[in-house]
Amino acid sequence: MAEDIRMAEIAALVGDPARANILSALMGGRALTAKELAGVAGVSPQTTSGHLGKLFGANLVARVKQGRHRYFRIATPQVAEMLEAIMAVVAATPPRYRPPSKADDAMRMARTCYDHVAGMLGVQLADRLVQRELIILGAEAGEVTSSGTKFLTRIGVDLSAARARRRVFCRPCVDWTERRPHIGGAVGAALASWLLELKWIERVHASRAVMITPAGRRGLQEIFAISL
Amino acid sequence: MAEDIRMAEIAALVGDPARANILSALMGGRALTAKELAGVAGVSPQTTSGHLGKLFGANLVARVKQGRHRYFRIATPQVAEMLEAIMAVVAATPPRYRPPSKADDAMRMARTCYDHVAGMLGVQLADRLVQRELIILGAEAGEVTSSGTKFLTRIGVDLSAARARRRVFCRPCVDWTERRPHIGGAVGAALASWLLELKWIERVHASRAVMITPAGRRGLQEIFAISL
DNA sequence: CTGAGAGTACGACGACGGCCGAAGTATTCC
DNA sequence: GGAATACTTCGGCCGTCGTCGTACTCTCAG
Repeated sequence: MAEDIRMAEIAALVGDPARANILSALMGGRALTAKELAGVAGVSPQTTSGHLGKLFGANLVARVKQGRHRYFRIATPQVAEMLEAIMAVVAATPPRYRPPSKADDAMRMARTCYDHVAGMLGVQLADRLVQRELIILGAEAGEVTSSGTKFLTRIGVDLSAARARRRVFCRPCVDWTERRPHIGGAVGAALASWLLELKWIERVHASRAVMITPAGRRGLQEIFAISL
Repeated sequence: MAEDIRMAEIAALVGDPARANILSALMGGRALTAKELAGVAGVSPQTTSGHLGKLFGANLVARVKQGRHRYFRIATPQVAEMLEAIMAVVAATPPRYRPPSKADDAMRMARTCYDHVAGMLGVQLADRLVQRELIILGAEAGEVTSSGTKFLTRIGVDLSAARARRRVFCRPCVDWTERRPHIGGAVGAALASWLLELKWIERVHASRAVMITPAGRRGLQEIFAISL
């Protein structure tokens, strides 16, 4: 009973367009300043400050002071998963109508989803790994196979964070543009940081979108036969 | 961009206390009438009708007409997972203060979480299955072992819905009272319907709580060495 | 056919909350 | 030290939305 009210409080925080924009931008995975967030939210810095205060008060975002800047980020993986789950519901309902835009195209191509890669890139990556039986991906869970562990370790993906009880599980995350699963959780995070380290993908300003570098195109084509 | 607004719309629907109560009650897994829902929401039937209309319009709940009653239920598993994810965030933040009540105690003991069992019962069940290595449960995914498949099949749990690609994966779901994982997804659903079929648990009026029957206590003690 | 109960549509009231302008604090650059 | 930038706080305005009373439709029981 009492918990229901708290559920409403949390949901109401996400339920404001300005705050939803802020949280969505923070789902890029990086910490952003209050001013940058004001830009993406489309409201004044004062209003943004108020919103961020509320989100911080509810432990939805974390705050780190650095000089005269204040960086905000998603507080916990649970919060990220909650936002993913909401987006999954949004994706399941008919898409109504969407005028295509340049920024949206970039997002559709490749973007970060908190700590892993989504968009066409994320979905294709998952497809290839499943095709080669390096990963088994079910509707509600997944697992890296033993040959998958070998393969990923060989190309330099660090699975140590995902390793628990010998098996490496991973979480499927439904993509809201492609409507198909991609690889989330610890394995997804390992893959994403691997791609970033190799500079095969690069983050784009204050957006969730990531750009695939020329080296990335070559490398992805070579290793995974992915062409975007 | 445009998707963020839709995220806000969905979240805002959950963000009203009355609607949150309604959705929480429907998370019991059964379909309930508008009047019953008015009761749990604590608002008049007119107001409830308005809320249900909005929830139905956004495809969060489904509606089935039966005589002069109209039964409502959670529309899709995705919606259930979204609500679970929100509850998980709620559970992660400090519990503030909670005066214990009789109804809450029953909920804490055992309740349904859409299609699977949560509460102390759910958590203990998961613990025992993990202990005996019938199920491996990671932080973000799980799997029924081969001996687990044999065992569950033998005692009569129907895993056919969960079977895909030879492996039976399952989804951990964090319990908001116990703050520990229990078994969700298709495997959790199979376990719950097994318990209901045996009449080891029984649903309670218009609540998420379930009662453990005397036969249930005996059976759970015998098979899983669970005593509640 | 009539009455009762379930559910819905409409309208008015009232409150909560988002919004910005103005002003106040903190930090860095020159 | 002074100016500029980043961020926050305060106060008032205004729109949105939840709320219920009234009135309507629909289904079933007798």
